[in-house]
Amino acid sequence: MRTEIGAVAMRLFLEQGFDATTMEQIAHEAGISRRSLFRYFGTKEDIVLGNLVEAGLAVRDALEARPASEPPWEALRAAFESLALDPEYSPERTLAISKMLYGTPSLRAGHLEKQLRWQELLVPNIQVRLGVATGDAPDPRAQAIVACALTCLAVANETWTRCDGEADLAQLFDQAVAAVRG
Amino acid sequence: MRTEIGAVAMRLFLEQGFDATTMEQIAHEAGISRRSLFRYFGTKEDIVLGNLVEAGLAVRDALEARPASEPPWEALRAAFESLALDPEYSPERTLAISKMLYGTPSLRAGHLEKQLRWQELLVPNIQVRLGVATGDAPDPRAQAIVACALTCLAVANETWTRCDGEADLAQLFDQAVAAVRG
DNA sequence: ACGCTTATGGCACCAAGTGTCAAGACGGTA
DNA sequence: TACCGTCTTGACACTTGGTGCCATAAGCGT
Repeated sequence: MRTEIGAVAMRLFLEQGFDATTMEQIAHEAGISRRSLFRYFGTKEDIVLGNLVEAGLAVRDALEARPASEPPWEALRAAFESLALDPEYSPERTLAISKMLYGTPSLRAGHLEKQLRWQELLVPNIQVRLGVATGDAPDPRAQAIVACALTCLAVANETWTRCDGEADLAQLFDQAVAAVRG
Repeated sequence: MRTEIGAVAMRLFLEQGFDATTMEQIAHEAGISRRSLFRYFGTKEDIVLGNLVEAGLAVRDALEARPASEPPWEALRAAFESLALDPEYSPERTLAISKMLYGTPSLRAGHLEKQLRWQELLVPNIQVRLGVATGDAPDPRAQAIVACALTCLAVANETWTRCDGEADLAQLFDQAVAAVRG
């Protein structure tokens, strides 16, 4: 049900833009009331960004599946790469969504926040790899590593989107990391 | 005038929280109409985040004042450090604002966006330092470096805020960079 | 058939923004 | 002083995202 509504909404978003699509229109198109739509998705942004938090969980799982002896950057790279294998999204669709994401201010902000949530998800594992006890106070070093890895991924993603998906995402990521750590 | 209104608004924000303060209340307290308030600040977030884009310009100027031969990371570090010398904000006030920033979702998002604008501001200079011609297509390597430096600054800032300003910000930044590039 | 829970819809409401228009304030000119 | 164009301000209406509240079903076990 949620999935179906989300599909309707995404179609409208891609057709006529995020801001130009009202919640009322989505509700009408999906055959439910506005109030019910807000029950399925608490926020308009949630419709677009909801799947991204699930993706974050997948990345975390992939990260935890890597051998504990693997250094942080390699493990993170491998975890990110597993994301690209997800057959859920076709490249064209991903590209269309990405363009909308970068072109809509409110979505861009939400997208950035997603990065923060991914960060919280991944830090504990990296903390272990650094040999730090997993206390309640997160280690700034682990946070810095995860945050910068995500930043490199974001830069790679933006470059990939800008050139209409012509380049190889993994390669762009490696270039970004090399520039930062070189 | 804008400054005065901003001061009134910031006082209310810090007293009773960002979300709990309505634009109407700010307008009333500042002795102007709600409509005029929206003319001074197009968005509620702008009241809080407006000064931050000015700070971005200051960082850019400080970066461009560094010798061209200085490597990117050192130049960025020095540029960031010049920000801490600004006597505009007392530590307590900065701490209070930071806590509000991290504690309010919508502000956190805007804060992240500020980082993107800083990135755009600083990339051209770093691009020059890397020996790349300043064309219209930004170099992904320069973007990655600037973005990660800003990310390290953000991590340092968050850690600094979390420990109530006890630690030294510059030192936290250096630790973050060391963890990432080490 | 009786209750219980849960999803749904309708309604009123709040607050952030935006467009529009009329009324003043200000400065230059005759 | 009187006149005129420009800019600022305020008032009003309106759209839209989001929330609280309550009535109404729909399902289900007894």
